[in-house]
Amino acid sequence: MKTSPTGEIRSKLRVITSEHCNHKSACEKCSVRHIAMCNVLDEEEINLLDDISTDFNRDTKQILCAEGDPADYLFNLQEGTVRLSKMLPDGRRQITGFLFPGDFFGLACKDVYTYTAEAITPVKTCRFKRGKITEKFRELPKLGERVFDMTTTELQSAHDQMLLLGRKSASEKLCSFLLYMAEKTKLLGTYPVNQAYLPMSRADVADFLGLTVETVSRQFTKLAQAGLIRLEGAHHVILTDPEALHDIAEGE
Amino acid sequence: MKTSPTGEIRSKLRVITSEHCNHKSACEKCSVRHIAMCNVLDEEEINLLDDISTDFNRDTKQILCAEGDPADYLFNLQEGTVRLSKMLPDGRRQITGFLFPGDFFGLACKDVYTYTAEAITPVKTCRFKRGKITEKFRELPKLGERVFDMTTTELQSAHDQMLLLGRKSASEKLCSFLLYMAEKTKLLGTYPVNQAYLPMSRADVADFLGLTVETVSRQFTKLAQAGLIRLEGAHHVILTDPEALHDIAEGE
DNA sequence: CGCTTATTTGAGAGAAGTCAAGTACGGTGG
DNA sequence: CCACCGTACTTGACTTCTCTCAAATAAGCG
Repeated sequence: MKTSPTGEIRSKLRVITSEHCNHKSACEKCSVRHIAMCNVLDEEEINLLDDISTDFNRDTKQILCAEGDPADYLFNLQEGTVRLSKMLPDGRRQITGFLFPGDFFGLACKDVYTYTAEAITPVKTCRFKRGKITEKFRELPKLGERVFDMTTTELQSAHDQMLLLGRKSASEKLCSFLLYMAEKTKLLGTYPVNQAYLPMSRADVADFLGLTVETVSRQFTKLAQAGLIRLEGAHHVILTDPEALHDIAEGE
Repeated sequence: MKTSPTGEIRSKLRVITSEHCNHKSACEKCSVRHIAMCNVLDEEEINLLDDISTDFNRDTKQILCAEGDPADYLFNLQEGTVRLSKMLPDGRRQITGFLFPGDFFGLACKDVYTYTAEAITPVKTCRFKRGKITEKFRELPKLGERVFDMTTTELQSAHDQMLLLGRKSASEKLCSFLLYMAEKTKLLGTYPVNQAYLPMSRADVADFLGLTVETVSRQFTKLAQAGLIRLEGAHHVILTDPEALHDIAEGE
């Protein structure tokens, strides 16, 4: 493992611990430029992981892994945004999640991937042979626990999404989504608070929320007209009244 | 740990491994009467777990844990059926899953439960103090791995449910549900194949599928009239044409 | 057996979908 | 640098699926 002139740990692996990065202000240690693992592992342990990982970078619209392919790799996303999706035979699509730097994917699979992962911006990932990384979980229980932790967190947010998909109206769905994306944008550290950067298309938003493109677009317009948001182009939203958005999101 | 006259392992813990119990015919070793852990642990290890677990049995409609309560326990369901649900402030409810013997719950939480677990039949569970069981995961890595495995499986089925909720029509949803329940019924071993025992109410089915009671009821009627199912009372369905149900469920 | 609760059925309303057209955006090449 | 093209996004008109409200029927329980 190399150490940069500034003493920064340089590693292919990127893990953002929730304790460390989910606080209000921008997190210096976890900023996009700091490609390193926070908290859980020491340098030597990260070194061990670097040995079994390889860089895997892709451009916008490229597929990282496809539903049905042999699930050989576990991925760690370092930079960019990825969408996970599932399809019905007739082409209807559900996006089950968007991934951001620090996220893992490729784990919740047996033999084959049960979803498709695509880059919606240029992405940098590192990937591990699944056999090798599960070995490491044994050697480095802290890593295994951390990944387990992230999996249960993901399961929780999947439950939230089920509530959204099954029971929320179109406007409630969009408000929930905007608040979610504002959180994610905050972690990037490159935008003022209460702003959301939306790298994905309206079609992606629709397929994430269980709506059509047209309905999503209409809801954007409605929120803007009501003065709750301001659209700076299609991919940048200013949340002018986050409290109101929150109330709508929770159906209050 | 006690051993019964027949030499059967008697333990409070019940774990059904997928390798063992997801096959076609009824599984002798995992039948409801065999309250024991298959495969993963030996007797001594199960003994260790029994020491830190306590029986926790409840009647129909009782709450096992409530959204927002301190998440002190991890539960293992031995007998009966449990529903997990989340609510919006105005009372809209989403059931995120039904649990059957062998399932764990109470894990995917940090400090407080993020869902409510209720008995929809009389249930027998054993529960563990979360602190103590996570300790055991360290002592018995096989157990930790097994629970991790179950969590990733649950995450996968949460993704399937997101596809259902976001993209399937009412009839596709109900067909998917009937096939799912037929699978679960098969594991009970007390019904012929292609039958589904539905312990939950129509309202529960509706809240699981993101529909209303009325729509669920109408879809049942429609499937019965089309000759794809036969209703033996509201809680027992015979799947007379499983292939057709499957085609509808997948939107083909 | 009568009461309560669950389920089914019907009629009408509404939220989101579909189809279609127009506008804005982004990249490419002249 | 600007014009052009293709794609993405928005807007409009209309349809439809599911929901809502209401009532009837069936099932479960003391």
